[in-house]
Amino acid sequence: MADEPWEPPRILLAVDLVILTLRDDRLHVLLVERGIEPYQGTFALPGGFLRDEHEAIDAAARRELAEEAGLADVHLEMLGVYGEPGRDPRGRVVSVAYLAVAPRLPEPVAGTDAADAHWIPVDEVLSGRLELAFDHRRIVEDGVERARAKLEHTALATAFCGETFTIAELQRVYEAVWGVRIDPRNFYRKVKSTRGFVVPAGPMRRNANGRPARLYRAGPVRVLYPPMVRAGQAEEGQRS
Amino acid sequence: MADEPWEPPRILLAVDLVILTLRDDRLHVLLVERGIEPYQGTFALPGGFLRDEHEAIDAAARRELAEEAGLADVHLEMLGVYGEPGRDPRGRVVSVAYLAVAPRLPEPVAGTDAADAHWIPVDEVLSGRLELAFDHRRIVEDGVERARAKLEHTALATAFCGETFTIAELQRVYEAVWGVRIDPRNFYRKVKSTRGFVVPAGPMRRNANGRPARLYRAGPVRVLYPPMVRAGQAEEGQRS
DNA sequence: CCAATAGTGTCTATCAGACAATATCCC
DNA sequence: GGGATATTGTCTGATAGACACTATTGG
Repeated sequence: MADEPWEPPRILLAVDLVILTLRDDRLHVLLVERGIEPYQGTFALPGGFLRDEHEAIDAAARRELAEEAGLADVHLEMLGVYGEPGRDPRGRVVSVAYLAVAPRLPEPVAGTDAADAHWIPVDEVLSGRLELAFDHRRIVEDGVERARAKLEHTALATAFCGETFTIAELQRVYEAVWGVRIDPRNFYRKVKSTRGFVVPAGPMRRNANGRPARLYRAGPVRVLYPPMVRAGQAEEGQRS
Repeated sequence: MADEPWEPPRILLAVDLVILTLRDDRLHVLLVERGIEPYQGTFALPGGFLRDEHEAIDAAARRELAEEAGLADVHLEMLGVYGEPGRDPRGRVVSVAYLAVAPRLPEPVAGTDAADAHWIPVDEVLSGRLELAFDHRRIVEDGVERARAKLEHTALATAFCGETFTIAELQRVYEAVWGVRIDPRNFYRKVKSTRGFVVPAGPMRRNANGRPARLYRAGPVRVLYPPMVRAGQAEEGQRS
């Protein structure tokens, strides 16, 4: 009510990255072992503060993605804001979390700034077997849940695959992220009947065993219609 | 590369609110006419800076909701972060946007701190007929889109209704937010077959004309299964 | 009775899920 | 051929959308 010259508080802004990929048909997240306090020696999400006053937030996210993971040109979207007072012992830090989805990578991130980066199965984090710094476990949970949800009605699954991929590879993405088994024949028909999801690309891919598979690349469509429904959420016992 | 004592930049953190409601079967958003520069006299979203270093971000959102709209106990969820350098001429301001959904209100927000608040049809904003301050038009677009999407697979629609409501009222929510017409008979069957969406409440509601309607209240379920699908996104001309 | 809104029943094209059958590779 | 994977086809139960019909009010 008074007219004192009030000044709004200034806070520190950070970005944190939930980078997901598939390795061995399991969903993994990129974590770095912290080299400094606080939480020294603990695993944490890659990230960092804004470089300066004029850096855009998503530019900072892309910069960290390159610096800490050596990645560029991957799917990147904002996940949310995590700014509880007390989440960082160094002071009031508000973190903007991003979700990144990368295709299978050649190797566990070598030769980058952060040689302490490791791909960790998300189960290790979600189950609580692996402790993370700050509120990063919560952020990983939110990121995985976002990925699961977006698989249903967007073409996000193609971001887990390389430039070209087979329908079976796409299916393994859904199976790994959702943690379910899918009938390959129905999946095949479903994907191909969702127009714009995938488009034919080039020749075949030979397998160790079995018939070669056609290759596809991501189609023009971002929103899937009809969506890829994740079954089994219905409570049992529907009766008339 | 040098080891200068680098200090991360400190920025100003604001919250902005996209408050939606239904009036006259049309979707409206709450806007305030700015009393000070910049953008004096222009409509803007209600919002403001963090009060102090220790205020949680969602607490700030609830505070602004009360101060500027006189609202409490409404649906509130984070929408996103808007922090482009240059979006605010006063300096580097990062804004956390929230989406709020309120039931039909008694009157156009009277007696509150911000008597300059008005309910504006979202069409006025989305069509560009009404100019908004900062990047607030973009934020409104994102908020409306979020609401449209969440109507499909969550019980968000009930947040537009009062404590109790009829199926027809719920239908008008879907029609107004999606901008479509829905067959009342199919809608009725759909809502009642989605278990946990609504539960019977109390007696009937008499209408000016016609048979009285049963009253319902929001059910325990937040995620709808099966979802309320928004039809017509399919490209026409499905051919085998 | 009439107008208007609430609620139920029915029909049909479509679709998801189960699963048989065929195709094409490597050995 | 045999093992393995890819792709197509078929069947069936559930469902969305169209729409006829009944129910219950006020006037």
